[in-house]
Amino acid sequence: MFSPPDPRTYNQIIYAVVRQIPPGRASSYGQIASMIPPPAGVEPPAYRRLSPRWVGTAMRNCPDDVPWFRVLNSRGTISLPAGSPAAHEQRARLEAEGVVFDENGRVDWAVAGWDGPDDEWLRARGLFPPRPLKKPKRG
DNA sequence: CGTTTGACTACGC
DNA sequence: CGCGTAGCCAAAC
Repeated sequence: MFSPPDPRTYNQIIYAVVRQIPPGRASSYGQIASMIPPPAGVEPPAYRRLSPRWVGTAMRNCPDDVPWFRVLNSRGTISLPAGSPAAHEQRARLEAEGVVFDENGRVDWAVAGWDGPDDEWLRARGLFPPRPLKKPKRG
């Protein structure tokens, strides 16, 4: 009847979306999740999207060609453990693309945020337009 | 196979 | 802004 949820398939969708983030831009776990419908077989409220946690889990060990470092948390900061080599790498790779972090280690979504893929790209894959990134106060 | 863990978020105070 | 709480759900243990 229902197909069981297939995490592998869903990870591929997540990776496909993340691969669309252009250099010099960044997205958030929640924004990525907001484009992806729930797995088939799950009885969801129509409004619910993929859990942002799933996106984070998918980033943990992703293929080399996925620009995982362009995904930040909803506040625009790095979610990897502060001071860890991985967190340092993420910041370095973003800065190498011209992304600027403020004194609080936060990127300005208005500058480096991403609007999501083209509508046609989304429509072709049955995905939703992304929820806008939360705008931090005073910049 | 039950329990705990996390690269999450929204919301309340 | 900072801290706590409640949902979240695949993975790891």
